[in-house]
Amino acid sequence: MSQPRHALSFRPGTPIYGIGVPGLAWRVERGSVRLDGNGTPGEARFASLALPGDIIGSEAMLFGTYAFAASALTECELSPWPEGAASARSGSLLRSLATAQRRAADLVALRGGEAVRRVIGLIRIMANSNDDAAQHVVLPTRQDIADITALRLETVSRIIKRLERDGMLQPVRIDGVHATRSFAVDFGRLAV
Amino acid sequence: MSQPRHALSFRPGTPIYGIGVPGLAWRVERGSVRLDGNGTPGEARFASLALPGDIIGSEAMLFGTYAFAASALTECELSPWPEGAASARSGSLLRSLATAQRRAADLVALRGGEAVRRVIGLIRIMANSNDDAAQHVVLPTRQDIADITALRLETVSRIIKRLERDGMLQPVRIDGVHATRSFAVDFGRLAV
DNA sequence: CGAGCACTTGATCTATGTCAACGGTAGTGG
DNA sequence: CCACTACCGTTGACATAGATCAAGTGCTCG
Repeated sequence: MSQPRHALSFRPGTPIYGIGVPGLAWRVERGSVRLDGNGTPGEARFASLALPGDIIGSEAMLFGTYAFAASALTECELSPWPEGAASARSGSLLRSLATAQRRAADLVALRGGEAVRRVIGLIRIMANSNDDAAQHVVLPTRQDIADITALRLETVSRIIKRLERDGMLQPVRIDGVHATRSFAVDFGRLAV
Repeated sequence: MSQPRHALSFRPGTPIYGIGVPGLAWRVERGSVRLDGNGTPGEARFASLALPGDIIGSEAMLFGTYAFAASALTECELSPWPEGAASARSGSLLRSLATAQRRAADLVALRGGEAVRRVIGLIRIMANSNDDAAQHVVLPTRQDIADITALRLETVSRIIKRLERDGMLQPVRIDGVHATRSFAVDFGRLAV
């Protein structure tokens, strides 16, 4: 209906846009977004991860429609991009290109090597994307982590439980109940 | 055909540029290029793959120096980018951004799922990058394929030998000797 | 209250990693 | 020309990280 001149919020798991539909490009302001290409029968196949500062859906500026589907991994907030006509200039695009390439390289690293390293790598990336000096992460579901790291959800579950026991992750308590996706992180406790 | 002005050629395995050094951005005209970030002690860690049409080193336009090292996977040819001042405008950059994202999604797919599928996926990508109607590929070394697909070179070797036996790959003969990296490809022979 | 998620945990299987040996080819220097 | 070395690729035997199958818990939502 009304053009979203301001930021939009999405709850974890919510679809943001689908493949092939027309729309705008967005800038991720808070939270994390998952992009999916179409797999075998139309099944969603993980394609990329977007964190605060990343631009998503820019292909729609070129082709008119989205080439990937987007959904919220964690609670997140998006604002239309570019903000003003002026910022569509080379500088801004060049910067987006550079961060996209860096993000892609990080993603590649998350899908090779020992399983524990991959999960820790993802936690590190998501924690860093947070400005907080006090390290704190909100992770996606175990299944989403599994899709990102090319592992199985059972494996991810076991690994995260182990990191909790080792003290690297401390589940946030809400009314005495352990959250399953919110953690205080202590990267010092790595070399166990 | 005349060569594009000032295009450079590189032999397989040759370094193109290193991390942290100043330089230009390039467009891959022919062949394939591997990009590496710095791993643990300065070891090269595979970060990305560039094929004809891709732009590499654009981050140097922004920061002055390369963020990744580049080396030739196969015989390849690069030309400085952008060619003219005019083409540095939004259209060209937007296009680069879109292809970079698509390439990144492909790469992610190459690092998950069954080993055979990954290798076939890479072969398909490299064969498509070739304009030839007659399907023909020149692959990188087994080790490079292993780095790209996050497998081990022994595994890659076994898989490729199997694809040869299944008839999907037919090694090119030169003076009666089988080449180890040049193949005629028959994707029809997949469902074996 | 029941259904459906999201997560955990155990037992077992297997695709792929690891280790090791060997052959071919290209390059290099005498 | 012939060693000699350095890669690159192949192949076998064996080990294991992670997948797979299965069962059960507790939350949330309607």
